[in-house]
Amino acid sequence: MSRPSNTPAPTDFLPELERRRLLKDVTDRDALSEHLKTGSRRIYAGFDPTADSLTIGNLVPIMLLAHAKRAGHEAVVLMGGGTGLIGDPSGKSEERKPMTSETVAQNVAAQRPIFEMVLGKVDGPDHLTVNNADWLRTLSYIDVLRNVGKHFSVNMMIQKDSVKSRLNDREQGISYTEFSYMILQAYDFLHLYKEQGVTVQCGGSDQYGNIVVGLDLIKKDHFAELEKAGVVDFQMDHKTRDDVLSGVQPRHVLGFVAPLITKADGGKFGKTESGAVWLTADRTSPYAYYQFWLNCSDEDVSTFLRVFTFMAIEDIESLEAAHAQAPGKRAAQRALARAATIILHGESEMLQAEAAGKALFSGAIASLPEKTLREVFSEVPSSEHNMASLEGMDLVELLIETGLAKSKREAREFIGNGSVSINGVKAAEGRTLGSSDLLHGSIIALRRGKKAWYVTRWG
RNA sequence: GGGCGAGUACCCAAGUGGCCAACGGGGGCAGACUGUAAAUCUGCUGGCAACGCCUUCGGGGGUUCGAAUCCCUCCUCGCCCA
Repeated sequence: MSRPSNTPAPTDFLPELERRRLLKDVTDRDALSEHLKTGSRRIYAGFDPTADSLTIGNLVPIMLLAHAKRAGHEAVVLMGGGTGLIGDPSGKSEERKPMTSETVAQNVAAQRPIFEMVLGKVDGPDHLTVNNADWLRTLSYIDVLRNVGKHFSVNMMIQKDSVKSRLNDREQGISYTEFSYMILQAYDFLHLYKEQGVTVQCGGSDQYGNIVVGLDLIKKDHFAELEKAGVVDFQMDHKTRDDVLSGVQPRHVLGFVAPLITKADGGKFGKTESGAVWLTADRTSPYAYYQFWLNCSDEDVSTFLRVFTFMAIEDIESLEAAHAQAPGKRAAQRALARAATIILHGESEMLQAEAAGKALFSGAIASLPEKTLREVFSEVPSSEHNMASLEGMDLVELLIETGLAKSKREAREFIGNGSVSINGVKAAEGRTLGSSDLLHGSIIALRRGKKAWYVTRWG
C-alpha cells in the first residue's frame, strides 16, 4: 500500500473531513478549499508535552494531519517544548504547576515516536516535526513585548473563552504566565509561517481561539512590515488599511478545527476504568488499546469508525448495516478495534492483541498450551514471587500484593462477591493457594471482575 | 498594602463543641441481567489483629474531659478597595 512520495496533485480534503465528522470550524471555508486545491501546503498542529505520552484525545489532530498528508500536503507536527514550559489554559479549569525544562524535554522525546508510528504509515509527502523550544527559548522578553505584545489587546485577550472562564472562576483565577500562553502560540504560527512556509493550522475545537489569534498576529505583523517598508501608512484610515491588507497580505493563512469528540452517554471520551487511554505501549498496551475500541458503545461506533480509521465511508456504512442487524455480534466494534490498533501499533501487534482477548474472555486459560499462555499474558501485568511462600498462602494477601485489591476489606469483599477467579475458576471465601494451582509449574493467573487479569510467576 | 469571604473524602457538597469515619449527590469498583455493551437492580466506596482500635475535615500550634466545629498563626484561592 505504499505509493512513492512524489504523490499525485494535492487535493482539498475538507469534504472528506466533513464526511468523517471531523470538521467543526474553518476560518474561511472557501479560501481554504481553494488554497488546498492549488498547491501542496504545509499544515501544522501543535501538541503539548504535558506527559511522556499522548492520549487518544490527541489522536484527533493527528488524524487531521494524516488526512492532510493523504491529500498530498505536508503535515507539520509542532511539539510544544517551549510552550509546555508555560501551560495552555484552554480547557483547563485550574492553574498548572510548571514543569521543569528537563521534564518537558523528556516528554517531547517520548512523544516523538507516536507521530512516527501514525503518520509514518500514512501515504503522502513526508511529515516534518519541529519543536517550538528551538525558537521560543531564545526570545527576549523586551523584544516580545515590543514586537509581539503590541499587537495584542488585553481587551481582546480577556474575551477569549479559555481566559474568560478562568477570570470568572471564583476558585481558580489565572496567572499572568498562563494568560500569556496565547501570545506564544500565536507567535509559533507567525514563526512557522515566516520561516517554514506553514500556512494552515489545525487542531481540536478548543484550539480555535488560539488559532484565530495566530492568524490575527500574522496579519498585523505583515501590516507592520508593510508600514515599515513604506507601502502603507499608519495614519491610513481603517477602510483603506483593510483594502491594502486583503489585497497584499495573504488571505491564504488559515485554520480549521475538529469537533470535540464526545460519547453518546455524555461520559468523557478516552477514559477507562484504569484511567486515560494512551498512545504508547508502555502506558496502554496494544491489548488494552484494542479492548478500548472494542468496548465502545453502539451509539459511538459509527462516529469512531469515521474519525479514528481511514476506512472508506461506504465500508463503514455497510458495517453499520450489519451491526444494526445483529448488534450482539459487534461487527462494527471489532472492525474499529482492528483498524484503530493497526493505525497506532501495526498489524502484528493488533493480531496478538486480538488473540489475547479471545483467550482471556473465554476464560479457558488452564487448557492453553504454555507457549500460547505466555503470549497472551505478555499483555497482562505480572509479578515474580517466591515459591517458598506459595503453599498455604492466603488469597486475600495475594490480591493485595498484586494490586487487584486495595485493602483486605476490599479483597474479602471481592471474593465474597464471587468476582475473583484463579486460573479461570471462581475462588471461594477462605481460599488459600498451593502448588496444585500452578499452571505449567510456574504461573498462577488471577482475575478480578471480568477484565482485570494479573499473572503471578513463581520460582 | 488594606477589608471581606472560602479551603471537608476521587469530585461537588452537608455538618459550626460530644449522637462524626463525617448526611446527600456524582463518579468509581464489584455482583445480577447482557453482547467483554447500554439501561436497570443490589452491595461496597479511610485502614486494621474489626461488636473494638487507629488515621482523616488546607498546614502548624492552642483552649477543652472532648474539636471538622472555638482561639492563634501560616499557606492557598476568590471578591472589593488601594
